[in-house]
Amino acid sequence: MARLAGVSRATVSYVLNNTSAVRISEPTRRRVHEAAKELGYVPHAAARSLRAGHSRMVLMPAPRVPVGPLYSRFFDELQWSLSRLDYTVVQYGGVGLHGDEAARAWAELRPVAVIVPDEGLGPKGVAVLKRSGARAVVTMGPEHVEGAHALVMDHQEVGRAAGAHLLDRGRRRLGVVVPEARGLDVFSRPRLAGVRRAVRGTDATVTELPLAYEEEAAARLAARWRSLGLDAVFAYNDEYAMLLMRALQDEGIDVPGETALLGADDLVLGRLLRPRLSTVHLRLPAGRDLAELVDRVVRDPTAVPETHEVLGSRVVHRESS
Amino acid sequence: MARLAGVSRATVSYVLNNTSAVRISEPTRRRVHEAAKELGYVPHAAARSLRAGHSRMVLMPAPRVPVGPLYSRFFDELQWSLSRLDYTVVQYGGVGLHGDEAARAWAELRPVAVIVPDEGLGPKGVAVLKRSGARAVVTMGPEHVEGAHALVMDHQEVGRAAGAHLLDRGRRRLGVVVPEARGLDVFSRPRLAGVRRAVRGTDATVTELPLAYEEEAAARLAARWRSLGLDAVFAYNDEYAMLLMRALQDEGIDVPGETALLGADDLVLGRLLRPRLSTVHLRLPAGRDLAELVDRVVRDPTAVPETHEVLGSRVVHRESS
DNA sequence: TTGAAAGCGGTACCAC
DNA sequence: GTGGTACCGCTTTCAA
Repeated sequence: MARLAGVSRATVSYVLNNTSAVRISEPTRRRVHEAAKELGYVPHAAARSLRAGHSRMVLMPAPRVPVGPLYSRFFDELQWSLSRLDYTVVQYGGVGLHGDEAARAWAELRPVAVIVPDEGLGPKGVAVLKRSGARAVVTMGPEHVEGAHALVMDHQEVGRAAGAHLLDRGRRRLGVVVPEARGLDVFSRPRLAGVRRAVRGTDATVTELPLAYEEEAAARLAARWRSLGLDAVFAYNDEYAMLLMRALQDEGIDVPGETALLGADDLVLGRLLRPRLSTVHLRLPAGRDLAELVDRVVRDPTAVPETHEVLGSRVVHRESS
Repeated sequence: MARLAGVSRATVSYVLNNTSAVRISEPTRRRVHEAAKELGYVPHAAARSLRAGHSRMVLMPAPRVPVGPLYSRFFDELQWSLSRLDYTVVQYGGVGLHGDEAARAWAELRPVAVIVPDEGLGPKGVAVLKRSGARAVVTMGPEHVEGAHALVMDHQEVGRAAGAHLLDRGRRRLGVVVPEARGLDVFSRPRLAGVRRAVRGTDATVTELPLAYEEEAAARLAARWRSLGLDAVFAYNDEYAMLLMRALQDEGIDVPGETALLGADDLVLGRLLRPRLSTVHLRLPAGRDLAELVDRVVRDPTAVPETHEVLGSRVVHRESS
């Protein structure tokens, strides 16, 4: 590259980075740019960050959980906001790595910040990342992790809101759907626990209903529905709610007359069902705000880790409950 | 690190990589491992790949399109398979970058392979990537790109299958829903074109129906439905089909009696609708196969680029058509 | 205005 | 067995 333009490597660097501390003559700039174009020259990011001692890479382990449209939108916004702040967002496919082993793998890339969407990063993992140069570590999970900034997303609150709503509606024998799909228990367990908490101190009961996301599984559940003696069910989310509503209706069970039904996520499809689906609307944090938090912490890593409760839950009452 | 263990950098490298060409004494190995643990030492991936001249990184620009469960499963499998082959999968959030500019940004990372899910990579982009050291470039899009291996996913075929099915069912005045959500036209345009192709040479007509994914938009469309004089509609996918089915039914329009309705993607929700939704089932390639293609090409980059048609379309006839 | 050279953190060859 | 050292590609003083 330098040879082709007939200049030194240094000059190339100056020209391509528009280094303001150094003035390069127009003819030279042109020669460099032409040579770069001709060779299809692209700088080597690794070499650059090696020399610089830092990068602008924000690393985000890809969530191991199938994510819905809600999360996708949040993530898109986050990514876009970080790009605007001149960070490079990279999702790392750490399939098969767990705990501190995963943290080490991430640390090898020397990201300036790490955003961990799942649970599974411990205090030791945080320490490894920080020692390796990560200036910001942000977790998005059920609880705070020592040393990291945390966006606490307490899905128990979702269950609590659901339970409270059903009690309000006069229901006392509550079922709670727990998806059998592995990976979803990160969410389903806390939601179930939340319903349990909501009924504490009342005469209401909570029945756990394992359910696979398949028509037949739902039909089997519906077939034994009356024997369960439930008058309400929180169906984990809108999709499971739709699955169950169909099965119940096929079985001749009136919703909400005989059984109230409540979903979560407030998807469009809930409004298309008949009866219209009551649901727990979740409010995720704005991707923009997270991006700004990351940026702030990167600039001042000494800031004491903040913990924010970010999962807003609000029941949207329609016709199914 | 070397200092703490009281050995040279070289020795550290030998120990941590279990270099077989060199034998290190047990006591030394222990000292190195202890020092590493104590410091939380993690090797610097950039330095390593800089020295090695290559990496095992497979780069995948994050798709700009909201992806459904179908694609998510495919991608998970791909990622898992590549991990097993000892590649590191990284999704690059290239929001805001286009065409060759994006290709340059990817090339900076010096990935050993690049898998491009969207359209938008041109022959020049491919060349840039290859010159920068990418041994495999695979595109997944509507058409083959010069110089790259291609998994051609021709969504026209989806539309063609849909159109043919509706014609088979005796329909002649076909509507085709075209989502207004920007980004989706990558898929919706070819699907529409496919329907057009299917009716070519017949007396059937095709009417384009722009539609936003909102209840009100669907209601407005349904309100003027009879004036459109359509006897069938291909609703882009199952979710739009559900949206439209509800609106039509609310308007008192019988499905399939008055209007046949066809979705795509074969989601679970289609089976839950009444009437059960006919749909175009898409068969994506196995993530495993793509992983093996990538690996094969990485090992022998001289292989002449292969082009595979990978999008299988099959109409699943249920009750709505 | 430009070039020479050091050094980022590893790896691998060659001496000792 | 272990250490010295050159080198990967780039940035950044410092001199010329």
